[in-house]
Amino acid sequence: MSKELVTRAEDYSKWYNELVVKADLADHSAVRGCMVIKPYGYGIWENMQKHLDKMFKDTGHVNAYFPLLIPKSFFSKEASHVEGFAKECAVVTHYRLKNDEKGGIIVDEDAKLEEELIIRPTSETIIWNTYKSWIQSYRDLPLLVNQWANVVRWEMRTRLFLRTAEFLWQEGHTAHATAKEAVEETEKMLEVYANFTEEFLAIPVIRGVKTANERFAGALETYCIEALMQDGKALQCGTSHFLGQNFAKAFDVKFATKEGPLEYVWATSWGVSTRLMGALIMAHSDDNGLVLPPKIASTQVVIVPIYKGEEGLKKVSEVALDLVSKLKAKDISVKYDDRDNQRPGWKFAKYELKGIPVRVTLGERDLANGTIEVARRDNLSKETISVNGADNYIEILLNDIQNNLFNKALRRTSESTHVADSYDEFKKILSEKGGFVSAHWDGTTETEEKIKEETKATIRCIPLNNKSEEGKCIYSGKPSKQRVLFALAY
RNA sequence: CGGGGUGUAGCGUAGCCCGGUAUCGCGCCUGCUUUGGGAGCAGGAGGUCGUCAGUUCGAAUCUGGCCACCCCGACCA
Repeated sequence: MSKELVTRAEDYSKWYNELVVKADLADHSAVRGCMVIKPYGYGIWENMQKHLDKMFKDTGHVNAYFPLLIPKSFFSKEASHVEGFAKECAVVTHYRLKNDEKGGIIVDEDAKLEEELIIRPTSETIIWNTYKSWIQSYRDLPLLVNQWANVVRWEMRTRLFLRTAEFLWQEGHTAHATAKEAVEETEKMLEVYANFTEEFLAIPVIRGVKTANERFAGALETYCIEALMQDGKALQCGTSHFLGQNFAKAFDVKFATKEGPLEYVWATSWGVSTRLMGALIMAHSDDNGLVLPPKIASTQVVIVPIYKGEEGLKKVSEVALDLVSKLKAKDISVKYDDRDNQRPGWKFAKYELKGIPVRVTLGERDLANGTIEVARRDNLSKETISVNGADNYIEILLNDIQNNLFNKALRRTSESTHVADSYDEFKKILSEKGGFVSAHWDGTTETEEKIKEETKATIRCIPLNNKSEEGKCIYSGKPSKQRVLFALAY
């Protein structure tokens, strides 16, 4: 039925690329690696922001905004941080252009900056430089700040939403009096992310910690949530870092304790980005197009009228608009599409492509029977129900769709999680099935790197609350106390 | 950033090898008929052929630089 898309089975990657563009979520821009997020896609991002922002506020955080441009010297203050980001920083070197002889525009060499500026790839340095002046005593702590911003990382290979040179995100940066409290914050925010992703995006996630090798540049511990996409590849959906005193020391941020002496503060940072859009798309959508969970869809219900002539439309609209106002009263977002330049069949296909969770069809035949037709996007089923009480029915249906999508994704994830006890078995699972592979690992970076070289699989995380289990590393045969999750990843 | 591919109207394409200002479909505009799964007929508009330079009397076509996108690697949320 899909006239628009290649199927997932034919070419998963192409399916994703086409879907993003054809469902009107985003476009490539004129600038390499950068995207234009279109209104339909941005509406979904706004919903994500709205819910996350509330969750941040509910856990005591406040929003602020720090500058896009960061003095280059700030970067060199935390050694591993520079090392991690140096290779992908865009640098501002001049502050003025001028006309050349040919009528073109060139950089004015006389306007060279004394100190070059970096376009933020993340804001730890500028924020910790600022926190130095905000924090003097234990009474200033904890400091719980979040910012919604754009960042730039000069990526070699980009894909819409999954990896773009510029992306939107939020970054939380907190300061605490004790290591214990900072670790608790790190874990709390990971849980916020996990709850958000599961409840609103209907994507089940594995909560875990990263290996030393995969850790954020400058962190002592990186926590993450990992989700499995339909093609069996893993996608990191959010990270939360315990930064220890690394940034406090680099930027000399100390506080007077209750007892008097000065101590360095403890830090965390945590973020999710527009990459979540990629996760959302890949987790639920099918060969007909996007499938959106009702809780995150910008339009939850669309009503398509079917009629003959102007008089017909008027009669149908009367009933349709009544339903619209009833749904709105229940805080359900609904669109009545009475455009007469497109026919119903065209609209059906379009809204399927765009993933609207529920479609209501209302024709003159229904008027006579007092019914409407309700179609759900998640399983493409349709039924005819009485127009009386339709608003209640739809409210329940939206909930049902939300749950169904989560359960479907949960089932897929658990069915795609396999246990391997030997390297041969490990490789076989990766090449034949994909998904998460739970296996013993000796804990060394060398082994992790070797496995990555040979299979392209990386350790996605060491799951939290992992049960300890004696075993042998699938690669080196050395003793191991727990299994970790491997996967091919985005 | 290395290897391979692509770029012609809003979208998808023919033409390119063998130089002579561009084909078809969808979409768009107007009108009429239609409307329960991507409507039909009639008429119409829309292109400096990615971009810049070169070769030539003449370039979508040949040559080179650049830009963007896709695939495969190295790097990464």
